[in-house]
Amino acid sequence: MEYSAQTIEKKWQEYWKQNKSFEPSEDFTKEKKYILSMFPFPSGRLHMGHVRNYSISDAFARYHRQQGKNVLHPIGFDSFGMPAENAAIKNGSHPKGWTYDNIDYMKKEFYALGFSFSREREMATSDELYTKFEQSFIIDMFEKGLLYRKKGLLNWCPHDQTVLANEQVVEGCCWRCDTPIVKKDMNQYYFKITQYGDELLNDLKKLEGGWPKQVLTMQENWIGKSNGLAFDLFFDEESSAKLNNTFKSFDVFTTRPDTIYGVSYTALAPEHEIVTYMIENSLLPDDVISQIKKMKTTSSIDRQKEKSGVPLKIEVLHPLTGKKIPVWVANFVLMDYGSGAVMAVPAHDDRDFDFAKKYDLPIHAVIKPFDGEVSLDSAFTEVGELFNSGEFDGLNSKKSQYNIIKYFEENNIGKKTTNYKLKDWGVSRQRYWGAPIPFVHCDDCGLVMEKKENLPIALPEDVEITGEGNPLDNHPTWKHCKCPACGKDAIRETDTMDTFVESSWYFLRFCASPKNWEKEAFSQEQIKYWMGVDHYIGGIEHAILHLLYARFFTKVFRDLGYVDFDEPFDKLLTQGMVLKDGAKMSKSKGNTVDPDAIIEKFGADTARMFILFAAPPTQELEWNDSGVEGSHRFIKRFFTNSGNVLKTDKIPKIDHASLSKEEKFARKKVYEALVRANDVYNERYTFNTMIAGVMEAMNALNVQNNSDVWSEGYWILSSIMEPVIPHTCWEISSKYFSLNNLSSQTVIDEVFVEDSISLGVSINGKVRAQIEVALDETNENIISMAKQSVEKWLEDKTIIKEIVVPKKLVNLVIKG
RNA sequence: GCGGAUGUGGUGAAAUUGGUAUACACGCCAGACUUAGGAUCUGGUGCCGCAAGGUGUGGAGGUUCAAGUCCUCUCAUCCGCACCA
Repeated sequence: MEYSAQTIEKKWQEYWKQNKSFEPSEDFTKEKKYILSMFPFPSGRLHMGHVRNYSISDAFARYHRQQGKNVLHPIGFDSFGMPAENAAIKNGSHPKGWTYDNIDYMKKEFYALGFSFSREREMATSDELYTKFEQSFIIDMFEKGLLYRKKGLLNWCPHDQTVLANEQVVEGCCWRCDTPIVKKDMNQYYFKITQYGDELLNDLKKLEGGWPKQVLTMQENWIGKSNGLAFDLFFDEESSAKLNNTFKSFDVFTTRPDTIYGVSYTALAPEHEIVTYMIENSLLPDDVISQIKKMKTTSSIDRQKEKSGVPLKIEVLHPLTGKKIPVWVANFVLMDYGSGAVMAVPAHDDRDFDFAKKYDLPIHAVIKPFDGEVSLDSAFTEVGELFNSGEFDGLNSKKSQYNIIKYFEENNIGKKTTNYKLKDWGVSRQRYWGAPIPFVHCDDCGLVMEKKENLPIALPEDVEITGEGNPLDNHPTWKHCKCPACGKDAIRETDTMDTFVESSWYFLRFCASPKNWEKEAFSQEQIKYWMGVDHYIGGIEHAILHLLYARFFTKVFRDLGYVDFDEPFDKLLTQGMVLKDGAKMSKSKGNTVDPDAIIEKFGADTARMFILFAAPPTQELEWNDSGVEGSHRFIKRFFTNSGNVLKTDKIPKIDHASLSKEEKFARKKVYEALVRANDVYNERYTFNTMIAGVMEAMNALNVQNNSDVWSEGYWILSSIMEPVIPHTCWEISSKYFSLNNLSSQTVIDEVFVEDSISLGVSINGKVRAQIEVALDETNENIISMAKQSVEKWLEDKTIIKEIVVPKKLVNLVIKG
């Protein structure tokens, strides 16, 4: 009974393929489970993070299939994106060829790991069929006003030569290549995600319990809702005249209306329209202009290093006191938050304080601690009592916010306002390997949508990818077309879509029956049946980007009438990273472990088992070579020991009372493992403890030799372990149980009934002895037995309290 | 700075409601088999101690008959966001 992973694994992989074992049924009366892992980018080879991701989802999928559920466990590839183009530039390959070659290779790796994906539903988002429906949705969204084009200040990555969404800027750098981004004024398409800001925020409540808290918080912070007061600051006559009466006022937003009387200057973003006007009309000295220009071109990280500013030598009037307040330009004021202008209260804001100190601006305190005086050594940012604040003097600063907003509203000089950090999602990219945006620029008609019957607008294959400029724009003929509205010569849009658009609806596409793939994206009936995703598994790195966009698309699709629910993913499991030597596996660190090598040396089952056993799925996983060998050893033992099993078609009936102590114990351990397995697959997801339970049961089986107990044990254990080490379990099951045991198992209660119980006896909480008592022993007897067992501890002491915790322990409290 | 986590043997980690801390595995030690072992099997293994015993879940307090678990304070590490007005 030699265990040969290679032979067994090949055999069953072929069997599953031939028998189409993992295709979901189209019988929509059955109970369903939709198990989904975040689909991979076809980078070329699987890494251990992938193996972990799909080992988890495969365990869920196989378990629920055993339970008789109709399981959808699909796989696809998020196949558009920059790396394909970068590879093209580097190797002279074509992005398409590179991508599809990689997909073929990675599929082989997936099936060599025994993952139970639906093969019929495999797809890639760069497939023209996928592009076709995506473009159709884009047109729907444009018609609904949810997609628009405008000129704006954008995040530009000088290395990748493309625009990035705010979500793709990480610490001021490109999320892919780490190049500091710069702001650039360009035309760009936007999704109106801000229209859904409130709903995206409020619906996070619906996800509580199903999603990790951390992800919910990250999304909440990203949306960044804050309530406050917005009002206009009016220029005095002199300043207004200086601005040629072009501007009378500008708008500011504050979350601290209670500090209104402390305003001592105001600051505009360098990109603010008033600043731009003053520069363009030479209303500022040259050195001031050059300082502002410098601020504008500084990357956002450098801009954070030190506060700087210049005075514009104009003034506004305080809305309540009418006093004159100087207007500055400051580098810390962001054009894309609020209105790009702030009122500054140095006495009660750290940032305003620093700036005021640096430029020697006045500091007016208006809030003091309840029990003392305010000091001007630093900003006082806590709640306190208002003073120097006119009719609001004496109020609690926190509570006064309501009164002050009310005053502004009643006097029509400002209003309560909500602001969001969330910005509209900029989706156009100046790159080749993406879905073309289906619009046409016509001299007469302007921006025109393509007709749906002309979709897909496919990419031309004969392109030169040089890394300079946009290949679609450089292509000699592709962009020339006829206007869909008037028929005249027109120019096709050469921007392509952000790849996050594809991943925002792929989970819906998987619901579609492949036989209808040509004619529809998905049907209402299919969506209704399969959605929402019961278990969604992926990395935490998508906490904001993909998971926010997918939620947004779901809500848009609902409003377009395609789906009838609000949230796509019922339960989200964010797996931890795979580490080696304490660091994330990466090529640059040279600490990667190649899945193919592990499969070749130990087999797929060993790789899967180690990954699920070494740590709970949400935690980081430290790769450990001897740990892998340990898992391999277990599988070998599990396989070899199956020689003790008798062939049977159904689970043996066993007379429990007639068994020896060891046999009873083995049965108990087996059924304990079953109870734990059900709990793990349904509630806890801690596969490591489930596997430990199976190991304990194996150890217990090993010290007895009743073949019925062996058979029953294996009937159950190979069923529990099938989601983890499927090849080995199918081999054992087909050999002894005709594959009948790979199904839901029933827990028998009698194996848990014990003749006697072992209780710990503790004195003042410290365990001193063990006693065996009958199941129905009276407390009185238990206490007297307990006292006997710890006699020597009781000499010269008085027992002041006796506690019996049923089935656990006895605690004697003594004194003296 | 704000937010979220995590601290348990030499290592990865268990302990579902406060109730016998360290399950399971790795490693290590000893033994068996063996020409050999980086194979397999058996036994041992928190720390101090010959032992009796003491001590032990980052640290300091507290509640309780009983605390890894609850409360207060504190330290460390990791992750996310960050001049957001």
